[in-house]
Parts: sequence; structure tokens; C-alpha cells
Amino acid sequence: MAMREKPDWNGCPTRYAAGIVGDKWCFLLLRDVLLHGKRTYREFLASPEGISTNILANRLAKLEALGMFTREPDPRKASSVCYFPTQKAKDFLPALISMMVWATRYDEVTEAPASFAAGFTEDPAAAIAWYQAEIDRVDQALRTI
Amino acid sequence: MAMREKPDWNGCPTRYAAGIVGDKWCFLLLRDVLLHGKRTYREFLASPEGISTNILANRLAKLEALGMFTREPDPRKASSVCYFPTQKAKDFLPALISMMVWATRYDEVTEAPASFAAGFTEDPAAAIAWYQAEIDRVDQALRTI
DNA sequence: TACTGCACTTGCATATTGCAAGCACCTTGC
DNA sequence: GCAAGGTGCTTGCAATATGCAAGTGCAGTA
Repeated sequence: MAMREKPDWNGCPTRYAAGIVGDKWCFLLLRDVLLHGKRTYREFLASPEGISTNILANRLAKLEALGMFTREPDPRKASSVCYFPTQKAKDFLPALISMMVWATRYDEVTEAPASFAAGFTEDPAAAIAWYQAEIDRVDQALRTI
Repeated sequence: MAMREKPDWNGCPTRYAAGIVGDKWCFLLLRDVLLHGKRTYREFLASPEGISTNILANRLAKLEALGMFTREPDPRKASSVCYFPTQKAKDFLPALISMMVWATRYDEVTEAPASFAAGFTEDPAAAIAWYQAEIDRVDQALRTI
């Protein structure tokens, strides 16, 4: 019944991931930051899934506490706030994309074109690098205002 | 503010994934099936996170409805039940491992040895194939009783 | 000095969870 | 044939989390 032991162990990092990503709203906020270039409270609130404002505040605090986001004044407008992804969040990108590829395959009404998954499976490193670069571009553009 | 358009679109498969994996318990059940060779209600119930029995029943039904698990009589004991992963669930493995690699890096108290992540980053395809083979081995052993 | 926009907070009704018990259906032992 | 035990759930209820609407505090702006 127990699986044969592998040279490399297969234990509980899943639980750690589940604690962060095993929440619909955190998951979608990660998407908004990593894939849609969103950085402000208003932008997150405007996502089509319709997160409510108290939950958004709660999850932003959670993600900040977990070291996924940093909360900083908005360079464009000091009275406003930006949430930037940390390296930890950025490093989650390959996993996120991997899930998207899977979803694209199995969601019968996916909006993603076949070329998205194809591009990733063809050259995963290049695809990830492209998204990484986009994130850095957005953040650098913001921070150098 | 909006991200530059990419040749390959980056839309909403995330939401689809969030609907399944954006739930702590579904996520951990997937781990139990894909990585720990668990197949029965009792085994899931015994996982260290301590899922309660009503939630377990609810999530097993959900995962079955989503086409991730099939519910079949246990070949070892007709009165008992087995939950087997479908191809859809098995195809989630790369994403799951990708998250584990990330977690291993950032969880300060991870139980996973460095060699786990190293082995994966060195040759991802081989690592995934190994786990895939383990799953098939478990299921075939069960079904051929 | 009122007015507006932003980032939250608060209150409250509803939904989801966790915990403990119970139940129906086998199989097993005698 | 029948009590005992195992397995896969269901039920009831208290505690917690969520969704919705409204309100608050604080800059900047007119």
C-alpha cells in the first residue's frame, strides 16, 4: 500500500503551498499581480471574480505577512498604495503557468488559445522568462516615476 | 499600466485552476492520491492535517464531479471503496511538483531534502515520469487483485 | 473649506466548517 | 443465524468565515 521509497523524498511541501495557494482569493491575487500587472487595491477590487473589499484587505495583509507582497506608497501618487510581488511571489510563476497549462487542457470553455500551452510546452524556460521580464518591466516603470 | 500584449494570451485558466485547487482540502487530497498512494476514505481521513469526515465526503464528491477521481469498488474487498485518479488528475502532477519545488525553497522548516528540488530542476521530465510510474504501479497493483 | 478618491473598517445576514454522534451496509467469528 | 466490528458515509449544532452595504479617516484638489 505504501509507495516504494524514492531516492528523493516526496513529503509535505504540498501543505506549505496549500496554506498559501489553497485559497481561491490568494490564488487569484497572485494571478493579478504576476500576470495582469495589477498593483493597487482598486485594480484588485475590479477583477471580474468580484472579491469583496473586506476579504481583499484581509488577503492582502495575509500575502504581505507571508512575504509574497510588499506594501509601498504609490510613486505616482503618494497618498495611494502599491502592492509589489516579492521574489518569493515571482518564483511562484512557473508553478502558476504550469497550472494554467493544465487548466487550458481540461477546461472545455477555456478562453486561452491552444498556442498558449503549445508555446509553454515547447520552451518552458523561454515562456517563463518572458512573463518574468513583463513583471520586472511593470515594477521598474512604476518605481522610476 | 496594462501589460503589453503577448503573442500568446495569458487570460483566465487561472480561475479554472483556482476553482479546483484553490481549496485547501482538494489540494491535499490530490497530494494524497498522486504522491502518497492513498485510495480509500479511511486513508484520506488519516492524513496528518485532520480533515473532518463530512468535509472529506463533500470534497470526494466534488473531485469526482470534476472528473478528477473515479469512485470504484475496492478490488480487495467488494464492500469497500477506492478513489482512483483520472488522467486529468494525473496530468496535474507537473503543476503539483512545481509548487512543491517552490515551497521547498521558501518554507523555512521544510521537511524536504534539497535533493528533491535539485533532482526536479535537473531533469523535470524524468522526475515527473518517475512519479507517474508510481501512480500507475499503485493503481495497477490494486486493480489486478 | 467643501469635495472627491482611495484604502480600508464595521455591522450584520448567510454560508461554510469542525466536531461529535449516529447510521446503513457489509463481512467475520462463533 | 446473529452479535461484533469495520467502512463509508450523514446529521445536528456551535463556531468561524464570507458577502454585501454602508461608513470612516485621510490626502489632495477646486
